[in-house]
Amino acid sequence: MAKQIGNTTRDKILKVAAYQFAQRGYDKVTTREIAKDAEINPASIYHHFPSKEDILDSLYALYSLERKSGYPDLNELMQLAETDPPHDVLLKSIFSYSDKNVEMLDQILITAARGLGIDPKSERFIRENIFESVENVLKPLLERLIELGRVKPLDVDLFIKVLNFYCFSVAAFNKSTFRIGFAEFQKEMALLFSLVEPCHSERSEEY
Amino acid sequence: MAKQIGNTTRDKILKVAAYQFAQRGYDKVTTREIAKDAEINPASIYHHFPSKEDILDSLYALYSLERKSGYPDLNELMQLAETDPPHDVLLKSIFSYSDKNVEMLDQILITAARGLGIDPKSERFIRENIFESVENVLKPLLERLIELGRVKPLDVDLFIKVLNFYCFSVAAFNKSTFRIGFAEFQKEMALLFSLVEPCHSERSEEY
DNA sequence: GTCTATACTTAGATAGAC
DNA sequence: GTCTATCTAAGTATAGAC
Repeated sequence: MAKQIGNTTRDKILKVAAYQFAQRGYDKVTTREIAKDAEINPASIYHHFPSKEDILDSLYALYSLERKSGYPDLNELMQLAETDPPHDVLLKSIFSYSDKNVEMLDQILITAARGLGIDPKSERFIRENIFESVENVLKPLLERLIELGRVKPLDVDLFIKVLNFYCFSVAAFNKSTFRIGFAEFQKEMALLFSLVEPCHSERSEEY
Repeated sequence: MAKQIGNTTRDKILKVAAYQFAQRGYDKVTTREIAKDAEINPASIYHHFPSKEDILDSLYALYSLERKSGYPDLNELMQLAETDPPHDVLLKSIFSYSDKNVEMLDQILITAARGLGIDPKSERFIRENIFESVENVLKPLLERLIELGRVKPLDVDLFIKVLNFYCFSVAAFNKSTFRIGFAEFQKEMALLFSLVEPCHSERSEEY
């Protein structure tokens, strides 16, 4: 389990900032407002962070750190790929946070999403934490399943890209009026995974 | 064909603003910068627009207007649904701009995407211009194809949602380092459309 | 480590001449 | 309809006492 966000002033600032940034956007949130919600003096922020931007940087760093705790174990999945129903293995490969900071991590992700095409840091953040982390697990897994003849061949890169784009939207819409719940997310993921067809000898579950 | 963006001062302001907003974000762009690129005095902006926010509103209005010219004709598609290969009809249903303002319309869309979860106007814009416009065409089309027994039954709403989420990402990433070209977009759309299975008697094309 | 006070800068917007 | 000049507000950040 990754480090929990504590009750130090620094952590309180991060917590409030994550919330505010997701709620109203990095640019619109002022250091004064962060200070107010964190119940400290505006000047005190600068004891803990050299600049407003550094708060965002720290949030990104925090996310990367915390998130690692939620990674599925690739070796374990590769083992399961040998024996378990392909769709079961695929569903297990979906990332989920493993700790209690889910809310905050979602907020950070949303903030990063808005930096697309503007801020290189946000873009790198999305690449590393969304795209690459899905690809790192799913690509070897799918390639192995195909190699084993357990699922029909398909364009793995293309499939992963579509999946990633879909997942990105789900994350980006998370605090908007388009928000979808976990049940719907699972149904939609199942629909996408149905693009991966088990070979005839495997057929058991149906989506 | 919708009205082209002309060379009036007002249009020049809109053009420059659309570019700047997409490039660096609405909040980061100043009225002074818009004025500079539009080669007018900063104060002159306020002769044409009551406020900076109104420039954005006008861009959204402009998009909605221009976009209508790119809508595929539903009646025509419904006719084709009776006879043409299902996948051909579906691909024809994909929206494309019909005029020369593509670049600018893309920029407006990107700007709106960043307002998700922040700005109700941007959110309404996305709903009306992306989600609803796809749904309005695709839903009756798919339902008809199923009714005709030309494609296998599927959860139309779920499918459209996935498609919409994917398309949104494509649009949102358009000016980022994750940008995908039209060829790849078509391949990925074809992959998604392969979720719509023609009935056996129909099989001809393969994805 | 937190505060008061404030410097410095930049932003959106307006008044009014031409 | 465009300009010069300027107002006013708000934002990031710092100096320095406690």
